[in-house]
Amino acid sequence: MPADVSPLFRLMETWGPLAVDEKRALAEAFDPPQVRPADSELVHRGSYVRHSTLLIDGLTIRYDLSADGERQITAIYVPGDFVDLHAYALKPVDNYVATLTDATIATILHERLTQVMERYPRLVRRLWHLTLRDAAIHRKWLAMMSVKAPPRTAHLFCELATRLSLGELAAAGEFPLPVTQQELSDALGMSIVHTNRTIRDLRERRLLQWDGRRVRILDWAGLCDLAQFDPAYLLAGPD
Amino acid sequence: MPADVSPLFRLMETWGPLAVDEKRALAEAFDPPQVRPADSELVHRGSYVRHSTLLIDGLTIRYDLSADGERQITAIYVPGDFVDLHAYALKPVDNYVATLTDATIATILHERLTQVMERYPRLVRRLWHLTLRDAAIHRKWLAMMSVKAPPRTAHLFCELATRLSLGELAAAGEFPLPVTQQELSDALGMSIVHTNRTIRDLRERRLLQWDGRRVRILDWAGLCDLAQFDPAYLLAGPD
DNA sequence: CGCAACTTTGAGTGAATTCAAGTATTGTGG
DNA sequence: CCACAATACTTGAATTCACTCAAAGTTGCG
Repeated sequence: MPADVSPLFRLMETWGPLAVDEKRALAEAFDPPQVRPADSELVHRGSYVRHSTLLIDGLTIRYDLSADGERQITAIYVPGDFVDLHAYALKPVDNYVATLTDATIATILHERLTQVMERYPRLVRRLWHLTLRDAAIHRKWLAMMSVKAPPRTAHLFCELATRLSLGELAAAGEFPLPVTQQELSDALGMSIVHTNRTIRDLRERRLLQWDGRRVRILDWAGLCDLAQFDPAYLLAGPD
Repeated sequence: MPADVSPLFRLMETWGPLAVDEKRALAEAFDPPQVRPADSELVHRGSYVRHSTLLIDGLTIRYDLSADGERQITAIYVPGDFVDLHAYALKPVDNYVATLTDATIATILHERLTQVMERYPRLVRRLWHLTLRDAAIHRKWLAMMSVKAPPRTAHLFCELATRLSLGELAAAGEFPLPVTQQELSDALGMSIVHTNRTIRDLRERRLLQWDGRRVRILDWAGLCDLAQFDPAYLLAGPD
């Protein structure tokens, strides 16, 4: 049984529809889906992987470890994201990938991906577009690193809400985020203490609630205003 | 006369040689090269551009402006870099692009790029690889944002030296960097005062010298050690 | 030569960190 | 189902890294 890669197609088709045979060929190139528990390492820094990973359900992260053991999360992936296309061009891989929650993934061998791309060259452009979007997200994170903690934190919630809503996983200003404050801190590049206080600040401003499992956005306009959030960087242009 | 796009090919061919006709077709798709003075805006945030820009000589940057007017530079481009391939997939463009120094650029219309890609599909993969590498650089910058000022600053010098040396613009531990401390500060996400003191610190440790025009690296091993620099993220894997 | 832009240094301030202690929650074995 | 351990969260207090403010040098250029 081929993996259910529909979350990927939903994202890829934001640039316009794909042909049926393109989608079938790509879907069939994936290995059967696997379920991984939270906190499983999927890719080790420095390893030579011969496959890439599609996230179907759950959350995964990419991170770097600094010399003193600090972890900086450089990306949070949501269902539909191709987690390490990077490995296709850059070997050995330059950082770690792990599940953040229980997750369903499907891997694809690079040689099979190459075959599909050679047969359906238009897919390459779409995969490239995914990478362009990932890069835009990285740039936005970079830009947010130099603003203060409340807008930085608010921005991450805005981004996740928007990205999850593309896969219809966020609705009515509510979405699952079953992660620890430590993990959120590593993504925001702040200490856990400061993250805790910043979350409290957002709660006291009645912008959102988060109990460690689900986020409830109480005031989307207010949150966007604080974060200076503009979703343009997440949206596709014409192909 | 077609533009001299050889710096681009030098970078693209780190993943293996390109065919002669692929290179010719791509080279001929560019508009004639233009010279732009330092501090010229090439792309305005929110605009809809119909071309991308190849940097042939000089330095350019990509940056975001925050609400309070602070500038965060999210990328520094060196000769051979394709500056805003992003615009190809994401419109309107999500941030600004400007020259940092006097620069020679060549633009390419997206429609012409599309034509070349359809005729030579293998080029798409190479362009994609460039974007994967750009994303890897962004991730490394992100990771460095959470380390202290001296290693962060040292890392930027290591990265630039390595990237410039691929184009043979850095040799014998020396390369041009005719930028202001304010510009460097915006890239590092630090205040100009702190950047100034950090540069002095690096000089006093006898790791490097920089007079605002050229960087002279005095102790490459020491600099890499301070920065915990590992060039793996800049290097191509097998295609 | 004199203005303008940039660099450098000092001093005070503040945002975020570390250290530390205590509370709440979750999971597990008896 | 409870007791207990382990993990996660919360808050206070002291510290520090980096920032802002301010002013003095320096350099480049018309």
